[in-house]
Amino acid sequence: MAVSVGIVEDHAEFRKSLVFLVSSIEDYKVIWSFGSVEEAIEKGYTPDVVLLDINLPRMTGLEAIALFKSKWSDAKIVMLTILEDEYNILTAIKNGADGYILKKTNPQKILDAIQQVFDGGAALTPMVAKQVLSFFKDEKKEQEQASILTKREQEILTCIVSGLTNDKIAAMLFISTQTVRNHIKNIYEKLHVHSKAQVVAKALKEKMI
Amino acid sequence: MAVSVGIVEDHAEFRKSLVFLVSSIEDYKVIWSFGSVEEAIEKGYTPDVVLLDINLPRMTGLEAIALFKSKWSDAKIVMLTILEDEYNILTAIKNGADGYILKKTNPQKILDAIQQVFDGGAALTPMVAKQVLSFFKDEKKEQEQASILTKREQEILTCIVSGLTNDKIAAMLFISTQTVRNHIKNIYEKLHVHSKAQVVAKALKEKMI
DNA sequence: CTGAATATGACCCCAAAGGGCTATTTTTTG
DNA sequence: CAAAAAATAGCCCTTTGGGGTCATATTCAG
Repeated sequence: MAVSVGIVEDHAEFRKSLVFLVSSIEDYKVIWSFGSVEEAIEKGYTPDVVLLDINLPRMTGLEAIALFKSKWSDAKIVMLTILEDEYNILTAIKNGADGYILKKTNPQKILDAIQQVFDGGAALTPMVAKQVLSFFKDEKKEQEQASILTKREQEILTCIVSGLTNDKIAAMLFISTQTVRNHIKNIYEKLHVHSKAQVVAKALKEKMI
Repeated sequence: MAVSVGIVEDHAEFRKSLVFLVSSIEDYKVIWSFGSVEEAIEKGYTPDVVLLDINLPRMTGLEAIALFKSKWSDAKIVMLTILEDEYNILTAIKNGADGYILKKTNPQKILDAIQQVFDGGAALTPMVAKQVLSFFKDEKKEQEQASILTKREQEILTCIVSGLTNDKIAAMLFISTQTVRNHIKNIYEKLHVHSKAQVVAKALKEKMI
């Protein structure tokens, strides 16, 4: 059974090339190709894989990802674009894209990407993968520098996130409840928050603990 | 000028195969290969790319990444391992690996990876890329747990996580503070918690919002 | 060595949160 | 339609938390 492919690309020339490229392989079958998201949603039927441009008239490819995913929940989405900036890459990934390939990539790699996402993997061209990974590394750096809190404050922060009351924290650390409260006040000031709920949200979202 | 490659792999058989594979290409040159991190650090000299196993005697490949990077700051590190769990993948990336390839990958892909990282990109096999991307998407675990809560309760949960007081929540939802308190009590009962700090921790850890 | 940062502890005040009730209206669902 | 679930709102009382100010011992870095 051939892999069915849908294509959304507004440049007619390039769209034709894509259709030709993908159709040239026996295992793949282009079941539709359109110049806009709206047409694809309206007229396209369930594909295994969608090749999706980002710069499109009216609705962008980024917005279309969720739409396609909700309409065809099993379809894999491969972004195929010239855009290789952090915003577009990360947004596509967060929205659920399974692959992100640059148009300048060698055509064989586009076919590889189709196969890879169809097999349940993800497909990223090396330069895109690089960006994704460096985003990770930056996250780690921020984590490390986030130690504005003193050792004691971090201990108490951990207790707060565990849901302990001040009395329990005091008992656990063998200090008075007053001292716990003072540390908490200092933590609040440093993190610019005003309640335990806020401090827990901040600590977990910014992976401070 | 050929790309110089260093290899750290403790299985002698597989190490030999790797040396043979990489050396078979004119553009690549294996300048050293060792069975442990310690040997590589001591005897190896600056390579362009290091192929690095994770399961190694004494020091693991994960720990070695930082070491190699500090010794040879321009060297690219490609993990080559059978481990494809989240911990190993993410740790390798956070520690600065430029590639993560599974041993079961087709040999040509290993050579591709060397070229890709040498060219300044990153190399991930599709299944690894998949894991990295799903980490990004913050793929909420089971939705069932969240659906214990009613729509209203989820709205209020979101407000709590945002750090709002009951009064603010009431004002925002155009209901009385008492009603907010009642909803919160119900949320606490359903989630088996007893404070806002606990509910925030639970909601964020279990990705309920 | 000395001053700054940290850790400890206390006081007051009152706002906020939490637990236990009951009760009505609306919405959902079998 | 009738029962169940959800949303609304009120009451009581107690505990906890948040903000301000002050004070002392210890630790750490210039």
